[in-house]
Amino acid sequence: MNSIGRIPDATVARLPLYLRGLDVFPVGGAATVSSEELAALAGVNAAKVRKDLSYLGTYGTRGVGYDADFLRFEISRALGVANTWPIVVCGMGNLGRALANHSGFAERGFPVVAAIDTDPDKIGVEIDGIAVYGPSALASVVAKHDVAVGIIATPPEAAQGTADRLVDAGITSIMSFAPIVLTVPDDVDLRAVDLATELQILGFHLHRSRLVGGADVSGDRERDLLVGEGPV
Amino acid sequence: MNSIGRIPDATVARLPLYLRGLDVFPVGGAATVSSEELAALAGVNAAKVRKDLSYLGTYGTRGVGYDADFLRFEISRALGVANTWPIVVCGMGNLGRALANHSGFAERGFPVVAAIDTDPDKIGVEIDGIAVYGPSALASVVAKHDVAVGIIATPPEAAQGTADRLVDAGITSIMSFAPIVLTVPDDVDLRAVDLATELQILGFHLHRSRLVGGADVSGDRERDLLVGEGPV
DNA sequence: CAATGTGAACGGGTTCACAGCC
DNA sequence: GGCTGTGAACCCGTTCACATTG
Repeated sequence: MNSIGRIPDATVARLPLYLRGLDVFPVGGAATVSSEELAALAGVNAAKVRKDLSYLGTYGTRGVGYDADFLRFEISRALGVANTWPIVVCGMGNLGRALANHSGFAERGFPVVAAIDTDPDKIGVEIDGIAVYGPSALASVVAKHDVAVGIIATPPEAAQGTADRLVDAGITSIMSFAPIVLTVPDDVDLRAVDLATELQILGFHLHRSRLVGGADVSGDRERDLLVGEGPV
Repeated sequence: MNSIGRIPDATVARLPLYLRGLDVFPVGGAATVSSEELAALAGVNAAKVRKDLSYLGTYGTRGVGYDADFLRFEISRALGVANTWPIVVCGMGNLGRALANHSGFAERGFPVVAAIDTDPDKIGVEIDGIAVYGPSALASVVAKHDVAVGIIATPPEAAQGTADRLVDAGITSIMSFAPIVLTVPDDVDLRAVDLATELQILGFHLHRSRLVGGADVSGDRERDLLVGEGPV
């Protein structure tokens, strides 16, 4: 019984997973789904599903479950996925090109409408159907295509400058893949994804589990460590 | 104090950020760094830095700070980055190719040693210097190169099958970019990154701020996440 | 004196368990 | 009977504040 309230960040982060899980039900199929089923589809547990959905409203039927179509509609509404948010990709290196072509973005309402790069050989041409502009064109590109989100896929050295330019152009949502800390104004929403960092977290567990066999994890049972040859 | 106990997951996830932040200090430079400085370099706050580092041991000097080199060494040791963990990339589409070429991986101790794809035109050739094999060769590739981590960058339909094959080949650390829930044995460490989901989280805030935006009451710039669009 | 190291307070998120309703 | 909706308990991580130490 909740029409207006605050949605916890942790819940917001899971809503897209629920929406994704609902993809298995055909639109208009009049299917019902229990919290247990949806939990499996989203990779969480049932209690979390019920709690999360309760923040949006009372959309289930006790003893039955949730109507898949209705739930999809309500989650979509909460997330605002009815809108499409045009993206500009900054930096057309390996990663930038892959992101610009990523079909999953457009499918979820985030079409890539333009790209930015500093390489004179790329500026003015189309790469995989995406027009590439120079940095100075950013503001006009944003205005022309009503860009809502900027993706930073530049080398680390160029990332802060790119962020600054995006902010100047009026962008308030940025997703960065650069492995450095970016500084942006408070009203700008910044999400940072560092792929190497993610791998290192995996590496921690890997490292720990390979030590098993020795007594404990007190730091002595290590193989020799190569100092000084460190990263970067 | 010093004896290493269990390190909280949240702390583990930040250790790579500290390591990354320490990159600004030249190796062997004998620099000292305060929790305040390191916090800025890693994008967190000072209390968190001190608490996190205290889980590793007492490596600082009161009134002075931390020795950058020593700290780098100790964090590296805790993370196990002295080792290198060879990677196999499964799925050489846009994203897979970008990941296979991502220089940041090798720099951080995760060299991509091979790739897997089902496309007969790709099997047997090298793409950007990475040898591409068919799925049936996975086990031998893993054994030959001592592969420790598998990256799944296949289409969603092929992701579960790929995960199964990686597990069969003895891989216990998997990073998946496929937008579905994968099922793996308990002893397998799985990290899922869904780029479209990340964007949708950004989209939520965008959507919220555009709804509330404009009708700005007093100077309070609070981010309230409101559900529903008000009365009717 | 300056900055670490750390108990203690705090707060958000997860889980429990059961009342409420179909 | 079955499943949702939700207060309450619980757990974990964050923040505070200060005693401690070079």
